[in-house]
Amino acid sequence: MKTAKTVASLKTVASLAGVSIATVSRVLNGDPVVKDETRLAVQRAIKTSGYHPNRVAQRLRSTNRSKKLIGLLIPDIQNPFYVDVIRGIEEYAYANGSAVVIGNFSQDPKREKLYIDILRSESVDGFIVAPSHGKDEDVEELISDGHAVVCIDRGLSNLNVDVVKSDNEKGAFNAVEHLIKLGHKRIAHITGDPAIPTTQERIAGYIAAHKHYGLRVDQKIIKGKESNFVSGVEITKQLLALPERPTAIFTANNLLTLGALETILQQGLKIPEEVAIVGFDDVYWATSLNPPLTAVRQHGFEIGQRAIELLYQRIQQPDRLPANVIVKTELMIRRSCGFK
Amino acid sequence: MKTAKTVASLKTVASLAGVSIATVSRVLNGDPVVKDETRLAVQRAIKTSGYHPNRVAQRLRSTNRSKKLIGLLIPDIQNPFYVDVIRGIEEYAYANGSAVVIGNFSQDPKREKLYIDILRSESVDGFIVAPSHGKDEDVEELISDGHAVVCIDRGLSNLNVDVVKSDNEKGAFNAVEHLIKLGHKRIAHITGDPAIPTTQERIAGYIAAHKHYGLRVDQKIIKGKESNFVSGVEITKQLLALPERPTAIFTANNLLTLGALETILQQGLKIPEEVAIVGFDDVYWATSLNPPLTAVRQHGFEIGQRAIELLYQRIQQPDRLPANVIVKTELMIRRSCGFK
DNA sequence: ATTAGTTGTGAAAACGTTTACATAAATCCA
DNA sequence: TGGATTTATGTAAACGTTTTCACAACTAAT
Repeated sequence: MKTAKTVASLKTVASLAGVSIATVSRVLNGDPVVKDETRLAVQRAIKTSGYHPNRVAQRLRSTNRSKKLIGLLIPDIQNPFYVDVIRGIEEYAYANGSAVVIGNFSQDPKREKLYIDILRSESVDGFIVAPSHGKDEDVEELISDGHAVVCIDRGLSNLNVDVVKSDNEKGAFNAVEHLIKLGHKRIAHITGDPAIPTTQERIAGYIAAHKHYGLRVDQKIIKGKESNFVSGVEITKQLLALPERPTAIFTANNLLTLGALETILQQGLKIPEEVAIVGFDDVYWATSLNPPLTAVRQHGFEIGQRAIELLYQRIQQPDRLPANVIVKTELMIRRSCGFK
Repeated sequence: MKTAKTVASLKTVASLAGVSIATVSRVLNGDPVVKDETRLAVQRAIKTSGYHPNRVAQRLRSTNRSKKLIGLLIPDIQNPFYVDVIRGIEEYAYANGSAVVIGNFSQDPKREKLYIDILRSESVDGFIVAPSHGKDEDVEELISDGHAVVCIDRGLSNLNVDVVKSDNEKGAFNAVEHLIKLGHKRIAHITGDPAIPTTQERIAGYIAAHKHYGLRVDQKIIKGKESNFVSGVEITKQLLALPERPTAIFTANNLLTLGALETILQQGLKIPEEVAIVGFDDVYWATSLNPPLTAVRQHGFEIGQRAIELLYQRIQQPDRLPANVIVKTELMIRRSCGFK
């Protein structure tokens, strides 16, 4: 009862059908050369033996890297944005019989490297990576070693590679524009980790909106250290303690938004009357917040889909020109910024 | 430039060090029998060749299933609870050089089956599964075929298997008790999908609390259909429309909580003065809600850790008695239920 | 009737490991 | 000194595939 059945292999099927393993393999791979009669016999044998191909052996043998295993390197699986991306990827993979190996490296380059090593030695057919920073040597090496790689969320500064990302600058612009049109003149920006390219792009959008509407940019209220909750809390405290308090805050990601939200509530300040807030990254619970949060929605699911589509293409034609896909963002206007 | 380097194999290293591949393999596996001198030579060759073991070949050859690849079947990766579980598993895997393949089957048994097939033919060394329902034949087959399996969140009704889960009944009891002690007499319960075992356990806790405090149980305000957002919205609407409106709602998971929250806010009802709410499943953004949400915290991270520990043990000793680990829950009292 | 071309199948190598077994060299004990 | 034992290494099979090559059995063409 507890003893593992030995699973059926090509050999099992072959002897059952009275043919060689080569023939069985041919049937499995739809080679038209086999006679109908033998094909039928083999198919019967496959059924009765309960044979399932061994993907490990296939991968070991085959140079014909056929999108069976995709490696995924995610900076932070707690971030709902990446969860959307994962879902997009996984949906496509499921439909194509691919499996996905996920490495969640928690923004830790050391961990990222270990996962790259593991995935590489698992002979994955391709990688989808959000590089930990713009100049990610491990990912660069991966590419120069000839692996199929698609970057999401962030590109690589000195390498031409397939990239799928949001239009961060435009997204930030829209958010700040919304605030400005609502009459806000003093708008703070809590940024993410300055080392991350997206952070820079969002800052650029923030500044562009100010310039476009002839508003002065005050560098003192553009602050940020890390892209996490505590950083959001800290900076918000500093901002709210300012003599000339901002009337609105634009936060650069959902963790920062959360930190800001909690701090504002703790200080008993009313949203949006006393402080308005708009966040980058929409989240599925934004509508259940009180008040519902106005936010820049990134289409994570679509980003994931584009990424794996590109990856499939790159696997098939390794020499095609790298594509740069920019996915639009969408400003979800709810009630945290006040009404005209 | 674009051509893939051929990667170093045992053979490369062997010829570089002037030994046989067997010796290289022995060095890699720490076999004490090799002479120090050769060991050094081999290690040097490994360095200079940039050799990395090929896990695919290892897995194909080795019967000594050494926890190198773990298959993970998750019902819903959007649910933060499972994300915590994944993190717990992944943390441990990372520390032990294991990789994790994730299949997110979105509560779809068909999809679950496909992933089981894939993972199986990837020869994963063990499975961690949250079965889609209590009588999950695919998982049962997996076990009876001799695979190492640990269940999380839900057990299997007619099979003895390692299980790690929360103390759902106690958790629900505590939540409802909290409400009762605050003076609530009419407490509704929005349940999850009745087919899922956890749903039943949480209902049991709800009823137990009522009995324990001598409160009448009104079956009409124990309702639920599915474990998702829309179901939460629907049932909340029905509940709030009742002539004798409940003063408090106990929701059975975080998606339902969200649906309830949004509905309550839309109807302009004050929390907790007009309706109190306590949810099963704490989420990291619960403190940023307005008011902060009182919730039953499941220790997802720990559940994940226990699960993979058990799995490692089972891989090593397939015949050990199955363990049943119940992880305590914790009631996070915040402000959504009112004050004494 | 011989040759040339088709068609279907099998034998065997290869992928990169691990490991049982064989063997050569070195050491031991009588 | 010679057989037995130990020590270090190499040889080769095996895991389950894919794929090249060879070959047998037909069919078609001369």
